[in-house]
Amino acid sequence: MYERKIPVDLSCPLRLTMSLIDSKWKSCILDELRDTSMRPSELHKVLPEAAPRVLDLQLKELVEDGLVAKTIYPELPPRSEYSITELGRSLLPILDAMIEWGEINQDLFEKKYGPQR
Amino acid sequence: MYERKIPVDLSCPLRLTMSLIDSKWKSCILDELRDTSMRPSELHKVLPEAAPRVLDLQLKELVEDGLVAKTIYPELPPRSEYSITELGRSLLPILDAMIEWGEINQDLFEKKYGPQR
DNA sequence: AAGTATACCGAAAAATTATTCGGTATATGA
DNA sequence: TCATATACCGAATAATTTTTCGGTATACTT
Repeated sequence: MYERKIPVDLSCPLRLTMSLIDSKWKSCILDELRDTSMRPSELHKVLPEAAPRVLDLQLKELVEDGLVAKTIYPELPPRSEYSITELGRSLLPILDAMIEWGEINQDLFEKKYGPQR
Repeated sequence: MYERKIPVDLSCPLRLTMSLIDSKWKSCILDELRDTSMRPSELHKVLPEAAPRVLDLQLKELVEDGLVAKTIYPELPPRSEYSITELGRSLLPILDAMIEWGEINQDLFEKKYGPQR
């Protein structure tokens, strides 16, 4: 049985929030789910750089933490859909702020670390 | 010579922002430097869980990324101070939002993952 | 002279995270 | 029947991050 290795960090509010979203793909998953629920295969299509297994594991933790909800449709072939919860949605303003900051400063970091350097 | 293994993630604005702050201590360091510049030894005092070497490495990357500035005073014993830059300061609203979210939802996650469980 | 404190760094080890690979099960369509 | 597609999982590996340990150098205090 799967067991989370490292629990959510309860030591301070900042670390709590960070620990929920700071893995490589979680913030992207939440961002993709903001408008529509998705099946794992769809999520893989919009995040092709992430291996399906990675999405599996991170979705599982997002569900465990209550940021994402999973709905299983008893069809065949099996279908399941993942959607953002109200709790997850309450994180979106933070992601929005990060997206905005990234857009504003993208040029700066491309000049600094981009391919031409 | 030290070399950063993984560069800042330029693939999208969200990942760019995340990649600058998503290590275990960077967001805490920025938060501590919001009001006052600090010497490494002071930073270790306010973040005692972080080993000094860790602060070294993360400060180095924060400086490299332009979020923190280092000032060396040519005194003896040597003194250096780290302070937040304007660019780093522009991230503070994001950290504030994370802190606020963490405060609001702390109880929820303590009930879920806390020691009594 | 010895101990203390400062800042910093290299290397190795430990811990954690990400990825790959192969496998389960089910039903559809060719 | 065979290939395809779905979702999911275990295990091993790879990659990355964090931590520990020991060492450099300097000058002050005892």
